[in-house]
Amino acid sequence: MYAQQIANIELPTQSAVHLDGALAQPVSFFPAGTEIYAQGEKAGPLYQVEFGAVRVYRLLADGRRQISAFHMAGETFGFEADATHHFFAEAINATGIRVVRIAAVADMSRQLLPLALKGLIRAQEHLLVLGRQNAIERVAAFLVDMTERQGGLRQVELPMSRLDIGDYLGLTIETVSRVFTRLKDKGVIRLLGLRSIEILKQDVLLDMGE
Amino acid sequence: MYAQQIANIELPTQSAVHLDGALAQPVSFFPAGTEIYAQGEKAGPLYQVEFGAVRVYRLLADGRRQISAFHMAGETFGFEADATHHFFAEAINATGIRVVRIAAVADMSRQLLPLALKGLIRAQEHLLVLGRQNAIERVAAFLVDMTERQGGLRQVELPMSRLDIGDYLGLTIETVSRVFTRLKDKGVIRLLGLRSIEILKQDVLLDMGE
DNA sequence: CGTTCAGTTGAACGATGTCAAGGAGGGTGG
DNA sequence: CCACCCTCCTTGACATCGTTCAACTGAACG
Repeated sequence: MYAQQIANIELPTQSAVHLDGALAQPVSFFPAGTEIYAQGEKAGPLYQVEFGAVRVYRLLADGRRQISAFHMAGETFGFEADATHHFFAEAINATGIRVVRIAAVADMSRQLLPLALKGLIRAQEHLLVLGRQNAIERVAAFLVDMTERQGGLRQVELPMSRLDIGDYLGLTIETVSRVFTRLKDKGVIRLLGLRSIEILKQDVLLDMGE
Repeated sequence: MYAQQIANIELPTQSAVHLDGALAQPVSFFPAGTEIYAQGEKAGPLYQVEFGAVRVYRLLADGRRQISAFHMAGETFGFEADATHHFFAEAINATGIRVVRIAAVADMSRQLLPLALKGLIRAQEHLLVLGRQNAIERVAAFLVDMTERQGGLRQVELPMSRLDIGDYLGLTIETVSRVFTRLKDKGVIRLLGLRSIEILKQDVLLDMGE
């Protein structure tokens, strides 16, 4: 429904492996919308985003989708508590992924723990957004997060669609769109393109998102 | 506002320390409503629940509260990505906590990683509940979770108030109450006491909580 | 036996979802 | 290079669910 199954191509690469002790791996290329792993599949390796963006999500039986996290260049994902994936992961757009096959995760736990903890904190903070913030606060928090992850520039590039944003923030696509319009009308942001946003009033955005 | 600052009493104890390599610690007693740690405090030790129950939460400036997790006997909490607590932790009712002071967290990462990953999965699954489920589904998911954590018995003891449940599920206390009534009227549950529930139709509850 | 606090219930409101139509941008083929 | 198409996005009207505000109930405790 959301994923396309397309064989991915391995690219030669020269960039360094970040995890010591792991098997060095080339970068795999995933076209937009392709599946990286699926719920129920056997887990094991970790995944490092070289370029592009990834969405990690779960589905309810009736098709409702919750994106639990977006992963951008430099980030590592794919952690599981047992040997099975509990989520789906897909490339949002053309994405390069380094698959890190780890001989024994336990042996590398020293390096892995900080990454897992970062993911934990992120997820718990997102719980506050989903549980207690209204639509405009959610979008503001999202935009603040995206700007921070892009180095705090005034201009933000959103790699994902409105649908993805909605499924991440627990909103419908229509509500996301209306909030964008409201922020635009208030002069808080300016839409340079559909997926390119300029922050005009960072302070306002900051204390909207809490 | 939510926490009372009451000095806690150390209890002698004979039960085993679960984490090898950590300093053995006695069990501290926290009366109902007392703070275990606060947001902004220096983090470091981990906490193991011996008996009782704990809520971990964040607050918004205007007092809105999101409980990110409940911790029951046997569970470990207090993980942080950096040296600072990003959340508050309080005893829900009379609770025994073993404070595990770890010389170097990195040295114990082999044991810690599985615990952190379990917390991560739990948080991510809760995101689905908060982002995409309606009131009755949220309460159903909560009840299923509580029964599973109490060994799958038909009778569930809820250590927390309706307010806590609401703040965990992103609902108001009134909505939680109304959903309980609806489940009771449907014959899915029976209220033995305010905080004691009998599950009459586990199957119905299960596929409500999806 | 009264007081208090947690929980329940009701009525009205409001935010967000749903359904439907219209618009804009990007890609493709003529 | 233009026209068309398809997808994504926006906007509007209305429905719905959950919140808010308020009153009431009941259990626990002195």
